[in-house]
Amino acid sequence: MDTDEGARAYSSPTLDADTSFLLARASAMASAVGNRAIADLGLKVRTYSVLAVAVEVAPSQRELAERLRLDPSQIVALVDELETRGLLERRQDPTDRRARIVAATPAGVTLFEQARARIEDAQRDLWAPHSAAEVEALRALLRRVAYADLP
Amino acid sequence: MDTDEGARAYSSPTLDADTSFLLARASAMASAVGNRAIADLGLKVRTYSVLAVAVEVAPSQRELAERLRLDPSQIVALVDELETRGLLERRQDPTDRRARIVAATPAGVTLFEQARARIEDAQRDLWAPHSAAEVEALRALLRRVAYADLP
DNA sequence: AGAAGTCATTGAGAATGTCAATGATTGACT
DNA sequence: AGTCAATCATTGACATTCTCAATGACTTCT
Repeated sequence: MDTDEGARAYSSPTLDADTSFLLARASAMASAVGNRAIADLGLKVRTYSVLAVAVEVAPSQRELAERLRLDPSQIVALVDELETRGLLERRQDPTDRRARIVAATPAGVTLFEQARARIEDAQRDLWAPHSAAEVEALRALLRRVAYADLP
Repeated sequence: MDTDEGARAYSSPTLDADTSFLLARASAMASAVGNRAIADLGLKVRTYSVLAVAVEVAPSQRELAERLRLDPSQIVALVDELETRGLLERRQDPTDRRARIVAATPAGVTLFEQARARIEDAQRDLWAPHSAAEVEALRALLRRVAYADLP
């Protein structure tokens, strides 16, 4: 209702044309949306991602760190938390007694499915102004950059 | 040359199809590239963005915080640093003695132009596998989400 | 003139990223 | 067999970033 309402969040001409700046903002926005979507399940996108890999891959902590690009020391804390809540468990690796396999419990699988549904709903809303084809094209681009091998 | 070389950084089926997860990763990647591109100028993408707005807009600190979506308290520290280096200065707002206008010095403008050129070069390399039209379409999508008005 | 709001600033606390060091264990080499 | 280097999970420290509350100076509303 005021004079300058739409100009609220605009940055600057150069930044508004800067792909990585827009990427950072859109990413922060999407994270916030995701976090809100699963907050009442006691999850954040960070813990959700750990749960997802535990359910779908059940790798060692070291491999989990690689897949999520987190430091192994962060994995310790994240797995501690989810293990305390009975969502996943550390199993012995039968072939290597140093390694711990991170696997989801039945409760973890159930919660993951719920969280996934909510995240997908929330994202559908966020990307609603765009066609499914557009969003899939976006994902393809992001995948290349996300998995790019930089020197 | 090994058995599983390409699978190194892959996350999990669900996460690999999750737009916000891919967004977060691509954003981290692009930031790292940007930071490296301007590291020898003594800048990071964070300080670069402050410099950009100072050069192109020269707003008050409060407005700077809004444009960059940072807390005003962070702006204080960032402007302190760049002001100490002689790249910008705090001017009195002629219409409001509480406010400080953040404007770039000539040295700040020069450094910004250099940084901008490097960032653009680096990004061109990062997005090289994709056509200019594809990348512009990506930017349009990101802009909508970045500036989306969430409840 | 007085009340309420805004601006820059300081300071605190949580979350996150990065790195080094350790004990247990494994794999490679001899 | 036995030694040595590498790997794994863990702990701990430190820097960066985010978020929030409180303050003094100033402005705006009434």
